[in-house]
Amino acid sequence: MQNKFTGFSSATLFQLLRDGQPRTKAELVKITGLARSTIQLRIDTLLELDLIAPVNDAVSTGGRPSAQVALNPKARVIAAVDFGASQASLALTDLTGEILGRTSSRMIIADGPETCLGWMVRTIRSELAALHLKEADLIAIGIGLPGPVEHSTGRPSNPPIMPGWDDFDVPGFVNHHLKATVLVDNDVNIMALGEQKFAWPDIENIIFLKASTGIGSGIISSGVLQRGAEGIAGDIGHVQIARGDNVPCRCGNSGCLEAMAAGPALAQRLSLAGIEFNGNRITVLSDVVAATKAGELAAIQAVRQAGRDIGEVLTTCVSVLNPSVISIGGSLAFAGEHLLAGVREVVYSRSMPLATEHLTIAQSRAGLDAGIIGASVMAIDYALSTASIDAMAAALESANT
Amino acid sequence: MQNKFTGFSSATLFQLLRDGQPRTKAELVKITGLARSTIQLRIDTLLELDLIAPVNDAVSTGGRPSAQVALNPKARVIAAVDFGASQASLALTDLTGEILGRTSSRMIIADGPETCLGWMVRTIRSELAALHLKEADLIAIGIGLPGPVEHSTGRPSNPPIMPGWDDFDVPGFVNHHLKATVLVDNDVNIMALGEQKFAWPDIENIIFLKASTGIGSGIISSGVLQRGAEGIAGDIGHVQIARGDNVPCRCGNSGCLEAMAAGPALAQRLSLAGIEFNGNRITVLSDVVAATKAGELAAIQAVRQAGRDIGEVLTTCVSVLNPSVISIGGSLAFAGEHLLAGVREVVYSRSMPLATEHLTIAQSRAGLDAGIIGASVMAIDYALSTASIDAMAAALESANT
DNA sequence: ATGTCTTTTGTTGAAAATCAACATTACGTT
DNA sequence: AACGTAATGTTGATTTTCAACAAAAGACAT
Repeated sequence: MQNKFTGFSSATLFQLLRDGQPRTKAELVKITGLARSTIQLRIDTLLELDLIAPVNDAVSTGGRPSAQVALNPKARVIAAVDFGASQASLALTDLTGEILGRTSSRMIIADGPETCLGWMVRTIRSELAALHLKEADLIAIGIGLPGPVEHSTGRPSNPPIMPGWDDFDVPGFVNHHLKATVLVDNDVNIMALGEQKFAWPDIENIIFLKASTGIGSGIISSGVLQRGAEGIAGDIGHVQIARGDNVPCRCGNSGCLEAMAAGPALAQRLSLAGIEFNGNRITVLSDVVAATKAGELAAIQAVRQAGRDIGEVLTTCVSVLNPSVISIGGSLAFAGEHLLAGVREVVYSRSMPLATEHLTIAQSRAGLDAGIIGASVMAIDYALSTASIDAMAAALESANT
Repeated sequence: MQNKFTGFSSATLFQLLRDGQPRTKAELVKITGLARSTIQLRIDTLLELDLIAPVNDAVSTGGRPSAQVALNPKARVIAAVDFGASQASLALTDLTGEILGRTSSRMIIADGPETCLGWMVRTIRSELAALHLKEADLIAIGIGLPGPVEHSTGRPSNPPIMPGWDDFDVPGFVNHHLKATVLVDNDVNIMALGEQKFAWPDIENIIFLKASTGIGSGIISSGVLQRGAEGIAGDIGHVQIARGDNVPCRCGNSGCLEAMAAGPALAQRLSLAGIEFNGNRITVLSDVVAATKAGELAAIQAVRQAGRDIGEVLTTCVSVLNPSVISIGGSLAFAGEHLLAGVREVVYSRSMPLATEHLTIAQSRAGLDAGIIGASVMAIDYALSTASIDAMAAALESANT
């Protein structure tokens, strides 16, 4: 039986290899302080679990070249799913987050959990089959949903746009069909995770803002995704802004950021002003984006003003959280650099110099894949955690007896 | 030599006893899963370090009553120091944070670090002597300073009101005289720690706001004090508020919260309006507080409005961080409940219901001691950390050889 | 007071985990 | 092909941890 209690189980050693970098045994000995023979034992376990694999030998430093081991990204498969209001994306990834296969589908979240999750289960199965993978290889499923989620239980809590989902036991339902661990979170939180992992791996304090039909943010502070007491941290769409005054919002209040700067508000304002694009009136967000990209002045001005409005709220966030990066995604962010320009204009002029000196404000680099990548990150994070790997090692142990 | 690598060192066991609760060996066996003999070995080490002590036996459950051990609060001494702009408080505490002795002194922070820290060292020495304690018993010193501090190095960074302190190596200077570990942080951060520990021990998401000469906040999210990228998280005094418009602030911007709602602003406004109290004009914060407590209407209105202004910023914080508690301290908070009333009025009416449903907004319960308590908490937290105790155990080990 | 029951405690040998030393192998260099 | 260097495989020693047993200490009933 392998050491039950020493903090230094195979799982602990594995954490050193999670970055994917190949390491020689000598290196591991130096890092851990354990004897080489002990390291060998741990490595044997991890090799048997297929979690690590030998890679080509390192170059000789004068004598016999040392063998190297590294994370085996193909050891298990992860499913990453990003549900939007009317669209869903699904990908299978390896343990580095590399996408092995993907699908998107029109999917109305309001059709309810059985419908949406049923599609998800079927699609995961067919994607696995297409890649000639077994269901047993699937170790975890990360799911992003467009509403507040109690992450610890995987249940949505009072989601405004997801009728039928309130308090639905998502992991319970999914595990009825697939036995992988299920992790659920709000879609913006997941995008924040994805953006951080993909574009800013060494940054510990980052605000990710999504501006499209709604406006929301995901906050990573001290390297940890912040969910708050009720799991609704980062929900800045209904912060009131100065310019808002009497504009009513669907939340019942007035002057909310979302009522001023989100897609529908922009479309309505341009439409009321009689602005047209290609001879059609501007009615939905995609029209605004198209018009802006095409250089339509009124649309550009509207998007830039939305940037300023968002910047007003972000300025407070900068003072409160002191991040080093603000990353902005969502379709509005990709209608040229106009939204970003508005945000920068306000944040840099209104914040304290100490807070902005090292602050980067940038377009999301993960782009539309942020959600999928983040769902994958969240799932991988669990799958490769000490707890999960300890469990695998224990199972292997008892199987060997 | 005691196990070098097992996560389960004496230090790990000790973490279970940190709450001060007495535990029987049988309980520790059950919690840890280790054998009783192993537990005994760990306990022996901790007893030798004097960190735990036997307490009176538990009541019998039918057989021989079991002996119990518990944290020995008197094993070491902690120094906790809270520097304000013109005043400093110092306390010696035991390992539960109980205050053993305390002093306050008029102390101008602008006199520079040598002067202030020199006083601190002398005072710690005399307080130790008064309690008949040895300098070797002092294990850690927690210091709060009225400005931004890079916590990891203990150096102030660009503090506006602490000339001569910028980038000064506080731990280095102190260690020249006392060899205890020195931990430094911003005073509001420390008050947040103190308030959390003292009044809300089980709450993981809390915002502490201090309103007096300046306005600042300390943020504890996911149970961790958030310092941000540059150590200036929570610095909300210079967030602009809607009502601010053209009121200039000492920071160079205009409309800052501090320029509208902090002590000097209130005093000046009342003074300009010709308000008097006891025949004297209102010139400083303490006059405002006194007038408010005495029921002077104009002062009450001003304080309540300050509460609304602060509430405006806190509303955004609530959406961003989703805390379960907002605790408000600083002398303005104790001029009756008027400041609090203003804050509540705005936060509860403007925030989303989901965020305020379980939100408590309360006066600081640690009161003026929050800083001292927090400095003590920070120092204890280090002193009783696994790393620190492992080091003590290792030292004991080599001494025994 | 005495004896029995229950539970904790002290002790000791066994088992497991880890280390340290030695011989062996593989590669680069001359 | 011989030599030096560094990694690897193997084995016995050492340390750490466990598990079992006997002894001790109180509670309770007689």
